[in-house]
Amino acid sequence: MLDLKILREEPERLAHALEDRGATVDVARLQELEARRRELLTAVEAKKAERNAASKRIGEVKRAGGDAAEAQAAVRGLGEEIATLDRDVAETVDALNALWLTVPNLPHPGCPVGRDESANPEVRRWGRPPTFAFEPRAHWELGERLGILDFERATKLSGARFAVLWGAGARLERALTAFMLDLHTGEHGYTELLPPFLVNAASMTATGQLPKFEEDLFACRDDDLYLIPTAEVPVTNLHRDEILDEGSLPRRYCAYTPCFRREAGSHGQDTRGLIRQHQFDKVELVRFEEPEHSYAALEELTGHAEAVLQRLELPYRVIELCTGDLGFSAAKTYDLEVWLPGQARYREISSCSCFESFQARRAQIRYRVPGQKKPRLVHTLNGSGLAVGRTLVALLENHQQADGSVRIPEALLPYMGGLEVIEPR
RNA sequence: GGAGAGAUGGCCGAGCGGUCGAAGGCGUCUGACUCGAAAUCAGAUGUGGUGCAAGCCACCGGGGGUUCAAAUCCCUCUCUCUCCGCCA
Repeated sequence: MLDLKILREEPERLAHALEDRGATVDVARLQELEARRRELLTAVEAKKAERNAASKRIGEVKRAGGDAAEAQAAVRGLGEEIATLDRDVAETVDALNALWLTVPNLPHPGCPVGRDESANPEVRRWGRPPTFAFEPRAHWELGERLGILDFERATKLSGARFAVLWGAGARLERALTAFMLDLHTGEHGYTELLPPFLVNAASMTATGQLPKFEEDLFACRDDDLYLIPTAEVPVTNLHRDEILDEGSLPRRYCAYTPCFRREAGSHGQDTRGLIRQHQFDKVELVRFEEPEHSYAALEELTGHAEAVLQRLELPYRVIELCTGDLGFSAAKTYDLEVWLPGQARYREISSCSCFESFQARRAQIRYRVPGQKKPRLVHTLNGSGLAVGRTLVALLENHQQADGSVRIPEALLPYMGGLEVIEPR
C-alpha cells in the first residue's frame, strides 16, 4: 500500500508509474474519493467537537445539581447528524480502501521500462552450461529411472501437480534444505525461524496476497485460515503492528517452509515434473531495513541466494524485472534463473525483491529513531534462498552422468550420509 | 470438547457513565548534583487523522448497541489464562 499523500501531492507520478506497469487504475476516481474523505472528515469532526463541548457543559450543570434537560434535547439532533456523517465517512473510506489496496507499488526509478518479461535485462551470468557427450535427460525421466521421483502415486494421493520423493530423493530434498539454512545462518548472518504454515486473512492482506490474489491461495474456510504460498507471509508479518528499536535493525531472518499455490491460470504449463507444484519447499530470506540501506541490502540478499547456486555448482544468470513484469508489491526485483539442461534454458529459481515501505505500511511495521517524534516505516525485502524443489531439478539435470546416475556436489556431501552418486536401481 | 477468569499506554497495574488519553509503579529520555558513575531530586515520555497554525477528532482486544456523554452499561466475535477431558 502506498501513502495516500501521493494522490494529493504527485498524482501524475502515480499515473505514470502505473502506466509503466501496465496497471489499469482510475487515478481520478481515487483523487475524488480522497478529497471527499477529507471533506467529510472535517465536517464530522467539527460536529463532534461541538457535541463534546455541549456534553461537557451538561456534565458541569448536573454536577452542580442543575437541570440540563433542555440542553440535552438540543444536542440530541446533533447526534443524528454525526451518525449520518460517520456513515458517509465509513462508506467513502471503504470505497477508497478497496480501490487503494489494488494499486501496486511504484517501480524504483532505475527500473527498466518494459511491457513483459521479454524486456527484462540480464544483469550477469555465473558458470557455464555443462556440455554432455549424450542427450541430457529431463529430471522427471532421471528421477523415475533412479526411483526417487513418483508422480503417478502422488496423483493417486492428491491429484495433479504433486510428487512423492523416495529414498535418496527425499534425502536430497532434506539435504538441500539443511544446506541452505546452514549457509544463511552460519555465514550470512540470518536468524532461523520456523513459522506457522497456516495464517489468517490479516496476514495475507499485509503482505499483499489479499484481497487481489485470493484465487492463488489454498483456503481453509471453516477456520478462516490460508496455507502460505511463501514464507514471506508469516515471516514479514512477524513484526506486524510493531515499533522496533532502531538498534535492532537490520533484522535478517531465514525460514524453511513448504509453500502451497493453487496455480490458477497456469493450466497446461510445466505439467510434467517438479517445476510447478501445488506444494513445494522453499528456504526464504526476509529482511527489515532502514530505508537508507534497503537497496544495498537487496544487492547483498541477491548475493546470498546466488551463493547457494555457486556452491552447488549450478550455472545461472541474474535478470532484473522490468516495470511490466514486476510483482504487485515489489519496487525492484532480481530473478535468479538456473540452467536446466533438460529444457536447454534458464528457469527461475529465486526472486529477490525490495518492497520499500509498501508492505510495511499495510502491516504497520515501524521503527523508532531516537530524537525523532514519529516512528518511521521500515523497508522490507525478501528473496528465495532457494526454491528447494527447483534446486533439486537443477541438480539432477546438471549433474547427471551418461549412465543415468547423478553426482552429488561437494557442498552437499556432509548432508548425504556418505552418498556421492545416486545410482539407477 | 466441558467449566470458569481475563484482555487498559514500551512493561506491570488502577480506573463511582461526565473533571480520563487515562492514577501509580517500572522502564526510557533530558536536566541538576558528581572528577565520573551509582543513588537522589526535577521535568518529559502512546498512536493515527485533520489543519498554515493554535487546535480539533479518533483510539483502553475487534464489531455493534444504549446515552446529551462509554475504558466504565448491554450484545456479539476473537484471543489469552486456569481446571477437566482428549491427543502427537
